[in-house]
Amino acid sequence: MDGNKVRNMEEFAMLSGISRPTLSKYFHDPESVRNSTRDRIEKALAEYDYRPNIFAMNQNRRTTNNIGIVVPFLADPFFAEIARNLEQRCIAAGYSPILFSAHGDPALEVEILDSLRSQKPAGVLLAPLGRASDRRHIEKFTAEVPTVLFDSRIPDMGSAFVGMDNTQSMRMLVNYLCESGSPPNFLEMRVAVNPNVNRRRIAYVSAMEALGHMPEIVRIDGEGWEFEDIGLQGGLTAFATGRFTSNTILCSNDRLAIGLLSAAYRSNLTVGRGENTDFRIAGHDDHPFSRFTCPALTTVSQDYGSISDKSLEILFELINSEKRSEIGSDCLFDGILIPRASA
Amino acid sequence: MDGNKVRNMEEFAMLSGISRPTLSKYFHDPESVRNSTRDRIEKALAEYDYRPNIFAMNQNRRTTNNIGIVVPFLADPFFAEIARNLEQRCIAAGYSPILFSAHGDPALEVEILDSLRSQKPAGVLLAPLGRASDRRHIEKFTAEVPTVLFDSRIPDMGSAFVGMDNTQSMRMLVNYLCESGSPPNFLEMRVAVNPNVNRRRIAYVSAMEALGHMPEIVRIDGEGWEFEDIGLQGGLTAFATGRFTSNTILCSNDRLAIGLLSAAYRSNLTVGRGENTDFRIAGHDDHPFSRFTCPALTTVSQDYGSISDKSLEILFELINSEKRSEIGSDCLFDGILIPRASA
DNA sequence: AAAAGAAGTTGACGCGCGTAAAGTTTCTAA
DNA sequence: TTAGAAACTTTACGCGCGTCAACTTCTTTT
Repeated sequence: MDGNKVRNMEEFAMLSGISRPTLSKYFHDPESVRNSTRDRIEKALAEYDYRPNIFAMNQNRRTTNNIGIVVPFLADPFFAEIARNLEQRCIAAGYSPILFSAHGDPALEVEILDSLRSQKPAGVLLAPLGRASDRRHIEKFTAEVPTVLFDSRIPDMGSAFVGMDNTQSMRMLVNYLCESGSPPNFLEMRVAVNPNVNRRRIAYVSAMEALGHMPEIVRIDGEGWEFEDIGLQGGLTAFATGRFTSNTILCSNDRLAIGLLSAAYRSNLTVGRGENTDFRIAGHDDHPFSRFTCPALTTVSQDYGSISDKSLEILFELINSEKRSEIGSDCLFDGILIPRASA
Repeated sequence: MDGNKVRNMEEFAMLSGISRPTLSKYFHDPESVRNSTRDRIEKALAEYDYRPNIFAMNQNRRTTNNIGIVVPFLADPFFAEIARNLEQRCIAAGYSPILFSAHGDPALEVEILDSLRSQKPAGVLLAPLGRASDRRHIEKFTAEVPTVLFDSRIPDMGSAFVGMDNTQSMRMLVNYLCESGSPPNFLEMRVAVNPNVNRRRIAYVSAMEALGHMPEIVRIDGEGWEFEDIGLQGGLTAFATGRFTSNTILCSNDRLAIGLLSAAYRSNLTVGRGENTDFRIAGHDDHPFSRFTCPALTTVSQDYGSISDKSLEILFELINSEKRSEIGSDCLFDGILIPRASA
């Protein structure tokens, strides 16, 4: 390209010898013009370095080409990884992803949704904060914008949901732990940040009861999204005061488990499935770092790829179908047991 | 708000009894109108739920209210944490941050820059991929858009840079390790992803030589951004084949060190600064997870807050000053030694 | 080769807001 | 109180592109 800056489509029409409406069609969908025309346009494009003004483009469109991705806490590598998957799939599908993190703040989540609405996105993939979310606001949003909720289900919310089957995964984990050693305690934060934790606790209880074991739940203090630190502090206290009734601890998620591993290490307790260890520890989610803890963490894998694929598949259906209300069903994926050295 | 949807500013002008140009001023800067007028507008705003069309707004502005934040790999919690800091500070300063990750892909980095340019951002905070970046492209971009580079310096690039002083931090780390035990080996990836690593190696060598020690560099194979895995695999091999000439290993960054810790654990080697341990391991960056490794990782802290603050401070200067070319100096922060149990 | 259909051209209007000019009202200060 | 400044209103045009209607040119079909 010559670097000649072309101011607008009109000017580019002059230079390329193509009429402006045809150019408009081309930029909306390159396949919609004749091959010979497309060639001429692209030849001119290579020469003159013109890009249509996106603001003017979007002003008159009912929806843009953008897909919003909203996660509750991006500094959590779990969400970073999911976001990465979603982004790449959006791009592959010809959309422009826009990424937002609520940073654990419900007010920010509301703001993000508001600003997103005014950006007329084609659709939105939303992992809500959960318990702290402003449900009315989210409901209103989903009514206006094609939205797929993922990771964290909000009860009675009409839109589609993609996530994992906590009941299945916890049962699997409990069964595995019971078969390979003593029945586990369940470790969770006193204040649950999202409904997944509640479902996991319930699933834990029923899985334990089904095996004829007494469920035992250990709750630790701490609020916010610094799960590792909460797991560490709570774990130190719990180990020191002997709050665990089993040598096997099942944590409500991997980040808590990572903190607990650290607490065990600092308490001079060994962790692992061997004979001479003090504790076994398991988590849930297959957090990107769980492979590298010492010992590596036994957990249940959420299949990031499948969840991403399915979320987008449903979203595209929503976008392309007029009657949005019809698709409101949940789609739950089974977790896969990832046995590692910790349990 | 009644939920009455107002289509445009003209209609809102009718309903509120304020002229459209005044409303336009208000939305551009609420402080620019008289108190009584602002009150009337905000009263109407509460009643009618109107938001100006951002596309129409931005079409006629030379620059928008947006600040682009581009990082090389968002699934790396280090960048997630920096991005979080930057985002929150942008919001506090009245800007709208837009977050992008190149996902380790130079082509995507170029695309992001291109699409960013057409969005007329007020400014951009860019942590380039480094070695793999398309330098010409970035240079062209920085010439058009006020840009502050951070984390990874690109040599001879004209724009401002904020980062950390690798020479200082490595010297500090080497001194600490030598005082408290044997002089360290330096562990790095054979293929450096960014210039920081090179600078750290050089700083390591000169710090060692200054103390009269023989520098020893261990390079491990592996490409890409999966540093932990590379550290793990490379570490396993290195331990097995006895490639280390010291019991103290200084890694070029924390993620590599986390992998190496895992390799040591799997090789039944103990790590720590105690008498009876096999190895001491240290990293660099104070990665969010380094506090929770077993043992906790000794490292050098990059002060996320200061780097974010300074980056934005310089960016705002760039935005508000006409002659951009003048501000081209580096701003380097000292690291802070974080001694933990691993070394 | 003629007719039908697809694709392109010309011309024109509208989107919602920025912004300038000219006139009017309201505030500020002496 | 009153002049002057500041803020507001009215009017009008422009931004760059979407899109429609009517017409022309090119491609395809039998």
